[in-house]
Amino acid sequence: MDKAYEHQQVEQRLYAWWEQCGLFAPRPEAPKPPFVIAIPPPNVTGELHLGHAMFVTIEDLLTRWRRMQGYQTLWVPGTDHAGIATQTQVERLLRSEGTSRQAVGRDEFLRRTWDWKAKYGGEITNQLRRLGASCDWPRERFTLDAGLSYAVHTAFKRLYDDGLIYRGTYLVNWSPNLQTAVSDLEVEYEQRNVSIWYVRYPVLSAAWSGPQGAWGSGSWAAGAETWITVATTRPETILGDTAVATAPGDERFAALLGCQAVLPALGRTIPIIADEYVDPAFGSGAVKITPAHDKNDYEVGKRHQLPQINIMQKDATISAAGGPYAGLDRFVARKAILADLEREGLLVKTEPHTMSVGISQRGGEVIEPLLSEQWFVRMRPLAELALAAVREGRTRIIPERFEKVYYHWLENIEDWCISRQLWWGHRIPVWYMPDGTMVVPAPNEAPPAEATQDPDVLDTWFSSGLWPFSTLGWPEATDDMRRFYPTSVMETGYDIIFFWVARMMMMGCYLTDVAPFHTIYLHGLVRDEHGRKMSKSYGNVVNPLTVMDVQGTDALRFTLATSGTPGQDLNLNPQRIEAARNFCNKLWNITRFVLGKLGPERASAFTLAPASLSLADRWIRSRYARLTIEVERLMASYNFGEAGRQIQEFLWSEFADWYVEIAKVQLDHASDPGPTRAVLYSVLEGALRLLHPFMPFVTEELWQYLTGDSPTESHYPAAPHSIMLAAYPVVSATMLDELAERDWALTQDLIVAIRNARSAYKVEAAKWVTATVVGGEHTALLRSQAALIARLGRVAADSLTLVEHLDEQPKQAAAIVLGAIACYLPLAGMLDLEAERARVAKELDAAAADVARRETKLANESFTAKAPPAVVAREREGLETARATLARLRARVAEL
RNA sequence: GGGCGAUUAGCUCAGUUGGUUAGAGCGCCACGUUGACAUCGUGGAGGUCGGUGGUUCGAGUCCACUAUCGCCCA
Repeated sequence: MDKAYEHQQVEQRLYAWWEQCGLFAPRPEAPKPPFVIAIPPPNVTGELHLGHAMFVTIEDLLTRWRRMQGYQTLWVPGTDHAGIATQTQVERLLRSEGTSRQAVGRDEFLRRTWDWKAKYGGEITNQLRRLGASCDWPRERFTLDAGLSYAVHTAFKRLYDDGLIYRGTYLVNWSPNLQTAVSDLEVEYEQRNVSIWYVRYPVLSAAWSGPQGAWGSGSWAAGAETWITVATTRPETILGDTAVATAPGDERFAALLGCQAVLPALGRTIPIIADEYVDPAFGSGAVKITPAHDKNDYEVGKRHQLPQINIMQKDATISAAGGPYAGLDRFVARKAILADLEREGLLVKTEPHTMSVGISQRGGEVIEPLLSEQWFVRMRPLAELALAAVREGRTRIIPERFEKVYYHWLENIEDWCISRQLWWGHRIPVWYMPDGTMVVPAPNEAPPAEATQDPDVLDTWFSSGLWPFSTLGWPEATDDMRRFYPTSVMETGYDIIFFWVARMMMMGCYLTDVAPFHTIYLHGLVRDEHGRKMSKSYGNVVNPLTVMDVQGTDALRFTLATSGTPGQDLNLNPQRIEAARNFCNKLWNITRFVLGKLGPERASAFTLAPASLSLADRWIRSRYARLTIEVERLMASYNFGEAGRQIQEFLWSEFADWYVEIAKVQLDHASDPGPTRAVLYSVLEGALRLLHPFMPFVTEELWQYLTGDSPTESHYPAAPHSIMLAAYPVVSATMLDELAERDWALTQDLIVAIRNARSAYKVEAAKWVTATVVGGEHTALLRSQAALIARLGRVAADSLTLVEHLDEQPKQAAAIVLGAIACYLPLAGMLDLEAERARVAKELDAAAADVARRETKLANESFTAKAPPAVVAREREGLETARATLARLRARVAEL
């Protein structure tokens, strides 16, 4: 074995071997039921980032853990076609070639996109492999595969036939850059400082029958006597106004109700109406109503049967309905209109204003509410099913607090616009006859020859919503559907709880009559070490591949798994990754040591005879048992981070720091090395298994070294010899040895106290000292541990005296007091009596305070009466020890 | 406007159902002996758990209010 762990020589080799041996596939001989995870499919042409590394770590951890426990595990991998993102990339490519998707046409565009996917699509799966993902590659799926497309068509058809999908002309969120409708979820809102313009519209009256001068002449409104002033942040939409509204009962405008205002620029007359929607305190108290370009106005318009005039085209330029401004971009038109309003004396004033502006999640441009014909899913009935599944506990969300978020969204859900004016995606399975009749054939039916298909595609999330079952073969009743559906855990980031999780719940409950998973585990977002979002503009993006190249996959995985708590955002500190890398090296060297001590025999040679075990042997075995029980509890409650931290703590601070040192002593002294070897082997071997789901590579490599080809405990006896298929450790509470833990703790305390005193007196590290220990009631115990106390405390073996009682205390000695135990280190010549006095006095103060605090507590009757007896007993015991310490220290002070 | 989360040692974070003197890693200080490991070892310094009030024998942990930061929804 090398002197240090070199992950480069291990990871890819082991992964290839695992895959070759078919260890990722579900094993029919597994004794426990299936455990299934559907991967959150990454964008097929995207890049792996730390968010991916996070989900891979947790899902692989779950899968490996359950597999070792004997569950029939299946982790289904796959990728998503990511309509908008991918199409945007290919369009950019075409642009760089001096062409466009419109120029090359739909068929050619799709061909180019498939090429693009072929070129970059393998990247993600390679990266998943690098992360150690134990998913079943032969079952890999892509959302645009034939099978999944069939599922999409089937789902559409069923929802359509059931009246849950409809087409209609509604106000939708329009992305002018992407030239497509997007759903409500794809719009983000941003507070922006804008202007609000007050514009007065002339009102027709007996004295004024309408504009005389041309628009822009400066005399358009000449002669008008009555005005109504509106306030707007989007003056260009004036062109689409079909009314002016005021609040009912607003005295200021009572006289104008029912009058006709004249729309600037276009000269159209529009009614002045009253509607509850208007807030009389806002702006001028009167609001222009543009039903085709504002959500609220749309509702007002419907209530008053106002016409809807669309003044904007799909590229956000003004349409013919905009008269003189036709053809101008929306923001250019805004400026032009403002200039003209000014010229005509209609611009009353401008004020700064803060409002939230809808921004395209993808392109960042301002979203336009636009009236257009789109396809929608009626969400209410679906949401009811998804709500019930969680309310009734058929699906559980972890952490629980996200249930509230889930409920709130589903309870207030609006219909989902699913059509996208894109080419890359599932084309809407609807055909139109020449007379306009719609035909929605079943996926296995051919549409009529003379019909033409709807040009739009479905929102990518529509197919993602089917993912847990479409990947298993739905709608066919496949073996996989029967064996593996519903799946077990849906693990993903909380940021896509609406986009994805809720939609899978709705689709799953409706289409398969069962919730698609029993548990939703949501992890937090990965941020940089100062809590900033990873972003290219900050320059704080960490490439997981680079981390894995430098520090190793296990280091990255362990860090991601143990740095935080469920559902909480994680500030990833690079130093922690380094620490995890060091941990790998520590494991490597622990194993190297153990192997060196084992000799040629392996597991088969070791049988543990309890009677032959030393106190320390019993201690470490009990600690291991405690750890195993604790890890089981933590993993089962999804506290992976804490489980991982405890395994590390055990291996480093107990097994390496103490037991390995103990083993050296035992192997030097004992006539039979057997028990020590057996304990070294069994505890390390078990701990590697506990750790495997967190650090798959280093544990496998070491486990192979350690076990050789010895038979090991496994639920899959016929399978290849791999830690992946070894049994996850299980121990019974009878393995706990409380007495050994207590006795060893006492011994350990003494050793630490001796080391501490050595350090305090600046005893050279190389120097072996002399010590006299007064053991009192613990004398027998300490005598039995003399060899360890001597070696680990660096007391010369023949200079360690252990007595039960000492009449006269050594003077020229440093005194250590631990309850009833005292230890004297004669440090002739080194001892500064003055300093020793000060040190003892300080300890005495602390001991006195301790005694006082405990006495007060125990004197409190409500404490002794109400606290659990165990707590009171512990307090009494503590008091006893503290009193003993105090007494000894007092005696010591007197001597000095 | 509604909701959620965070606030613990210089930094990044743990702290299970309230129970001894609040932990880890990194960083810092001192010393380095032991052929598993300097990607290390031994010892040490350092926080009263954002604030106020409450419940309780007992609060970092539960409750109320409050401050700051962040996120989600409208």
